[in-house]
Amino acid sequence: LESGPKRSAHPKSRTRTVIAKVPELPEIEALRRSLAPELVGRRFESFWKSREPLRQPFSVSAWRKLIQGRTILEVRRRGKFLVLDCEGGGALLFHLGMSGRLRLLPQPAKPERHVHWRGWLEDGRELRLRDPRRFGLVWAGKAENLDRACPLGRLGPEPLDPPLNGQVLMCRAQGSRQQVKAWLLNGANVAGLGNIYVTEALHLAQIHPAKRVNQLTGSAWERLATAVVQVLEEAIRCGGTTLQDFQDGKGRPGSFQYRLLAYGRAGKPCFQCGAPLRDLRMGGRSSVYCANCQR
DNA sequence: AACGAGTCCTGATCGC
DNA sequence: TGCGATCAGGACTCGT
Repeated sequence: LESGPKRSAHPKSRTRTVIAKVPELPEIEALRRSLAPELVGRRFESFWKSREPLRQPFSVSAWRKLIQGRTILEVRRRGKFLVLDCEGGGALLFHLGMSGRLRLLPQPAKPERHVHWRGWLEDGRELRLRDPRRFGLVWAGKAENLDRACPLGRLGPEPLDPPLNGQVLMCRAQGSRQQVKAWLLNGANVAGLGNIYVTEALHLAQIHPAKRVNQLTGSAWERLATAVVQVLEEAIRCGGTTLQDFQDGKGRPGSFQYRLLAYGRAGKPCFQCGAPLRDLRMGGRSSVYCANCQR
């Protein structure tokens, strides 16, 4: 396994470390685990929002009616969404987009740039959403309306609960001729997969990212399902390191970036066969793969 | 109707 | 050293 800074192909260019910055399913799961014991049983007392819009408007009346003063019963995750279910049927939903960070801060908390939403618990602690790119969202409403009001309703099955199997994937891909990379990135097919994990899973499963889903065999689907589960579970274990940060407030990174086999390694040797990994541009996204191992 | 392209956004990094 | 161009990508909308 590789660790530490990575040197790019050009000898004179500066070294740089590849760090997975985008919050993905494992990071949201780690976040959920760290927040649940702190939030369950508590109530929000007040909130603040910035004037700059996020991906979806935040309803102040829904907040007052359904969230404010209501006991938080559960903190759950659906794909990359985090849901706080409140007593009385209200739900507070977060999505971190690409650059979102959600942290529970002690009082008083220091000001920062790009903070778009803050909610204060009765004890004064602050749940803070910081999101420079504003691809994220915070939404308040009835839990029963989540599916209609939010993209959550269009999500495919959770990859880990229960663990994906090849049969399920193959059935869901019926009638599609999409490239497997694009198909996996669509949350309507499988919830919560981003570019990093799709790249990794395809590499582990030894499947070419441009392969059409209607051309995948049953055993390829099985390998793919197993690989998705494996890479997510390993990342959750690594994300457990990040979990500590939310509690002690020190910004240590997770460790999964050191376990990447393909993502961010274009031009470097495949760990399996030694051939240089290639970078294929698909729909503006990079897809690193091994031309030798992934067919 | 499925699929691919374009869109939003800012910070980090790149090349000149 | 400074500055503009490019890249990153989740999930939407839109056109074909």
